[in-house]
Parts: sequence; C-alpha cells; structure tokens
Amino acid sequence: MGKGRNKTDFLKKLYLIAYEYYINRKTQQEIADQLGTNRVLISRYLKQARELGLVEIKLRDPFLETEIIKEKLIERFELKDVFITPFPFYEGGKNYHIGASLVGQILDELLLDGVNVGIGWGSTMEIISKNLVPTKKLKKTTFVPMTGGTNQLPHYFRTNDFVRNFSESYEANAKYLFAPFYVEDPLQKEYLLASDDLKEIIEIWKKLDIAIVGIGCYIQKSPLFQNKIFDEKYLKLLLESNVVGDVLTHFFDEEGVVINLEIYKYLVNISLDDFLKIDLRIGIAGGLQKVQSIIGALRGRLINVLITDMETAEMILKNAQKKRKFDSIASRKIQKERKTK
Amino acid sequence: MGKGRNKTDFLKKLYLIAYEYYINRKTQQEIADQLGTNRVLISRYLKQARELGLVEIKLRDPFLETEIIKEKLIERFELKDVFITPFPFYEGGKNYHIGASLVGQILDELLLDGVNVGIGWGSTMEIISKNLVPTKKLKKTTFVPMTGGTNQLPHYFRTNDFVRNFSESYEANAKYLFAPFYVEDPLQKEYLLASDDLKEIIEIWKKLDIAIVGIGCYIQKSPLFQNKIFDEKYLKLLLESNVVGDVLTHFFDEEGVVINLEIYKYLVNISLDDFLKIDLRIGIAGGLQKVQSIIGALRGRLINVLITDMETAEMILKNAQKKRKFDSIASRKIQKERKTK
DNA sequence: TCTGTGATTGCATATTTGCTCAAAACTATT
DNA sequence: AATAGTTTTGAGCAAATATGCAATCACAGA
Repeated sequence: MGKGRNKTDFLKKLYLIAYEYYINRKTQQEIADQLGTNRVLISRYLKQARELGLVEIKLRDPFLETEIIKEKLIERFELKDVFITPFPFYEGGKNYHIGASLVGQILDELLLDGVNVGIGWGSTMEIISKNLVPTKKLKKTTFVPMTGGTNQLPHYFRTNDFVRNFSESYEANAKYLFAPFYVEDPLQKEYLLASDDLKEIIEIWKKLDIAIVGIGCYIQKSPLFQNKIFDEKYLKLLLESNVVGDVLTHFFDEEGVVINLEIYKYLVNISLDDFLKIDLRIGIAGGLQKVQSIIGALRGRLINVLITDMETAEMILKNAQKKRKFDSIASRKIQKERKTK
Repeated sequence: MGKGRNKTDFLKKLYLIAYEYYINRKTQQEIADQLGTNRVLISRYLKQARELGLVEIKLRDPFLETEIIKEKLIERFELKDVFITPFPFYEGGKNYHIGASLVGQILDELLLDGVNVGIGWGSTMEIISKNLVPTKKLKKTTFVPMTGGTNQLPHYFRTNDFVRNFSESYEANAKYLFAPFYVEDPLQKEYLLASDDLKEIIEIWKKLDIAIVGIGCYIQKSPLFQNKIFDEKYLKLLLESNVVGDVLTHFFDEEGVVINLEIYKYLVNISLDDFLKIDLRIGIAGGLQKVQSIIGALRGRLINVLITDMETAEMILKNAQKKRKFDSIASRKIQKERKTK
C-alpha cells in the first residue's frame, strides 16, 4: 500500500507557498528557486491551495461600508453630516489624488450658490483646493480666507491661494485678506482690524454660512513653534494643557475645550465666537495621527460636519467609544444652540 | 485646466471589473469584450484596483484558527479532547481525502500500544479506516468491531472490514465478530451471546479503552428503515421522540437522552452500559447535516472526544449556544463518573 | 471651431502562468 | 535488492498577463 505524505506538513507547505505568492507577490519561478524545486509544482500547489480554500479573495465595495460608519459617527457626535471617502486624501496617502477628488465631489454637493464660504489653512486644505470637482458655477458665492498670510510659514498657510482656487473653479467671488498671519504686537492687530479692508472682511466673517477647515494635530512640530514665530513658553503652556490639536490655530484639548491663550491676540484670524456661529463648520482631516485631534474637534463642536477617510473614521469611532467624561464647555454651548433650532 | 473623470463612477467601474476578474474568474479579455473595451485597459484597471486596496487577499492558516474553536468546544461540552481538521473528511466534501488523512494522523496520536479499541459503523468510519496514517506498530493492541455484520445493509455497516484495515495498518491484533448485525428474534440473540465466540468478544467489549464511532443523523433515510430491516412503527416511535441521531444504533434526542426501544433487543452490538464505561469514546463526524446529531451526542456524553472539521465545529458552537434546558440523564450520569476520577 | 489634456486604444514584446507528457526520484514494503 | 505506488522534475507549448510606446479619441475651455 502506497503511503501518502504527511498532510499536516503538506498543508503548511501549501500555506507557505500561497503566502509567498499572494502576500509577498513573488512569481512562481522565484518561489520554486527559493524552495529548490520547480515551477510546475508551485503552480499545482497554488491551485490546490485555492481549491482547499486557503486563499480567500474578497472585494471591498468602496462605498458600501462607509455608510455604516457614517451613521455611527453622526449619532455618536451629533453631527450635521459626515462624509467618508474610501481612500485617504491627505498628503502621503497612496493615490491620495483619488481621495482628494472624492472630497472635491463632496464639497461640490455642499456648496450652493449664494453661500459665503470661509477657508482655513492646512496641507489638507491645500490638496483639496487643488482637486476641486466643480459641476456648477457659484456666481453669487463669496470665498474668503479666515486667516492672514505670511512668508514665514509654509505654503499651506496661504489661505488666500486656496480662496483663489475655490473661487476660480466655481467662478465665484473672492475676498482676499491682505494682512499677516500674525503680528509682532497686539496693538498692530488693532490698527489692522480698524482698516476699511479688514472691516469688510470681518463683516463677511460674521455672515459666513460655511467654513471649511483642516484640523491640526502637530503641536510640538508645528511650524508656529519650529519657525519660532511664537515663544517657547506658549508651547509649554499648550503641552501642559494637554492640547491635542487646533482648528484655525484655536487650540483645544481632548474634550474639545479651547484653551485660552495670549497668542490669539497676535493672530489675524476669525474670532472663535464668530467661527462658532457659522452654520456649517466642515472639518476635513484624515490620517491616524490626527484621530485624537479630530475627536477633540468633534467633542468641542468646533466642527459639525466631518469629512474623513474610512481608516481614520473607524479609528475615531474606536477611540471615542472609550471615555467621554463630560461634555466640553464648547459642546454644551453649542448644544444649547442646536436646541433652539 | 483638464478635468478629471468622476472618481465615484470610476471606483465603481474598478469594483465591477475586479469583481468579474477575481470573483467571477473571467479573463481580462472576456471582461474587455463584455465592456466593449480593450484588454490593456482592464489590465491597468485591475492593477489600480489592487493598489487602492479594493482587492483583499487573505490566507487562512489552516491550523491556527482551529485551536480557538477546539478550546471552546472542550469547555462548552466538558470533553476530554477535541480535534478539528481544517477541511472536511466526510463523503462528498471536496478533497476529502486530505481531511481524512488528517483524521488518520489524529488517531495515530491517540492510539497507544496495548489499548483495546472498539470500532463502530458508518460511512465516515469507512473512509477513515481507509486513510490511516500509521507511524508505529501496535503489537499489543486489539481492534474489535462493536456491531455484527450483514449483507442486507450497505458496506459501511461492515465493521469487520474496518477492524481489518485498522489492525493491518498497525500490525495489531484483531477480533472479528462473526454474527449478524440484527436478528429476527430476540431469542436468537440470546443463543448467539451464549456462544464461546461471542462470549470472548463481550469480554473484550467490557475491557475496551477506546471506542471509535461515527455519528448517524439520518433517521428516516437510514438503511435500517429504507431496507425495511425494522418495522415502520419503530420509525414512528423514533420520530415522535424527536430523535436527532444515533451512535452505534443507540438513538438519542437533542439533549442526548438515549431513547429506550425494543429494537435494541434485535441488535447484536455492545450494550449502552458497556459502551459508556469506555474511557475514550471518540466520535468522528462532520457535515452540516450532522450538527444537531453531534450536539446531541456531546450533550449526552455518548462521546467524550470529538473529531470534526472546521465548518462543522463552528456550526456546533453556534447552534449549541442557544439553548440547553437541562443536562440530559446520560450527561448527569457521566458527570458523576468524571468527578470520581 | 480650435486646442490642450487626460483617457483610451492598438500594437509589439516580455513575462508569467497553466497544462501535458514522459522520465526520474523517492519511499515503504516485499 | 526489487517492486509498486506516488511524487517530483524537466521540457515545451499555449494561454494569459504586464508593460511601454505611439496614435487616437473625447471633451472642456478659449
């Protein structure tokens, strides 16, 4: 009676070969060489591995699974809306242009003619503003930056540029902010705000319908401190306050409570009060390093519409389940606002 | 500025193509023809689909996942041991020879020299007895059938044959049962049991260390009734008693309670009492149609070692979680037995 | 209508894979 | 050592796939 080989070892061999082929993406020839055998055998083993069901090929329906997470996030954080792209859209993500275009499509649906839109800074904002997918013209809409500009900070702080991208893409109106991102002396800010140009902008800020902002997560590595724009003592303060992120350079902790800081007096940007009065505060952010920041921004209701990618969304849900000791101050404030509607 | 295509639609197209290729296993040419386009494009789309992570290829480690289920089953049914093959070993299962060999390997580990082993009937038993993987000789071991034989029933009732397979494979001793599976008259059974040949067998039955049995699930379709070996009134009785299966033609309900029947008087086989005294009662059974029967056999402790396949094991756990109204009589009996050890 | 850009296609070529057949190697048993 | 069964190997061919290049197409913007 002929004796079969040891099936346990045989299966383990099949598994190894399938692993090399399907996971490590080696060719059958490579695997054969590696195991000191021939290609035919590898081919046959692979076939058997498939037949035995060792190899499981699944497809991700890119839009099906996002819906569930979307609903969960809306409910969990009481948001006006959530949009989830199946792929990353932020810098560094593979094929992020596709993701960015999807965000563009989402924004395209949100932007109606006549609304006034404030634009924030950030590398994500830059990518998005360069990947808009306009399907309509917004002749009555005005785009406006929500911060000043500077040459001391990277290009993704240049909100004026983003405003231009948006307004040109949509054939909309644009108001630019011809003022620095920050001033040396709070007094300077007073003077600036008193100018006719700035007064006009501030008026628009108070009438914004939509804000589109990124969410910052780098505190220590932020160019604001790396480039020594602000004194290190403020950095220390931020770290002591357990700040997890910022929206338009308003820093907040993990509960979304915005930390009151002197540096705000040096920044030429929309005030927190005016910002929180905007109906749709759309936060666009993705990447696992931003999860805590996004959770903070959501808890503090700094944003009430979230656009993120699948991976980040899942992680947000996972991490946010854990603890929610108390509603943040900002949160309570806004919940009152919501109830009156 | 050039306009990109609609990324949502694009992704849906990628998904469709990946589906046709990976799930429906069409060739790229076929897909191209079907979509009225060319093969090169399909090739590139597929590449992109993979890059985007639409295609998820996972490998099942055939032995990793069985361990978890194994432990759960042992705990759930308080078994002496459980062995789970990653693949089916029963008739009809694809590549069932591999599974059967794995069972052979398992038995090989369980069989030690000197033990006395009783063999049951069933198509699974037949397959297993033909796919043994002996790595040793069991000169001091005796294999013995636990039922008689007959030409009125299919070959998988011929326990003598299985005993021969086992004993020859292991160069072990064999005792055959030269008696019919059933008799026309209970008196005949008395006579038979009184013969020297049978007395010897019965002595061995009382000293068995291991029993290897299949688990029957077909009541109505059982050859015992299909071939009109027993009167239909017994079938009715069985069905009224909600019988879910049998071990060595001892029928039991979903709680594992063995139904007392007159037909046992006609069967030449090991008595239930003697059977339940055997230390290791190894049940080998797989297939979704057997799930309820296996659960019954486990609850009634008719077997205390289970060998099954992954799919069946998962289903056993799933179905057994639901309800367990009370321990069966047999179960309580055996638990007492266990405590004394 | 023209033009520029990205998307698609056709074509050529190289690589990879699936499959068959016959020979060789292996292994447990006689 | 011979044997019989299975497994492995080598060679060769056909099908399927990947990839580069140039031509063409489609369409929005001027």
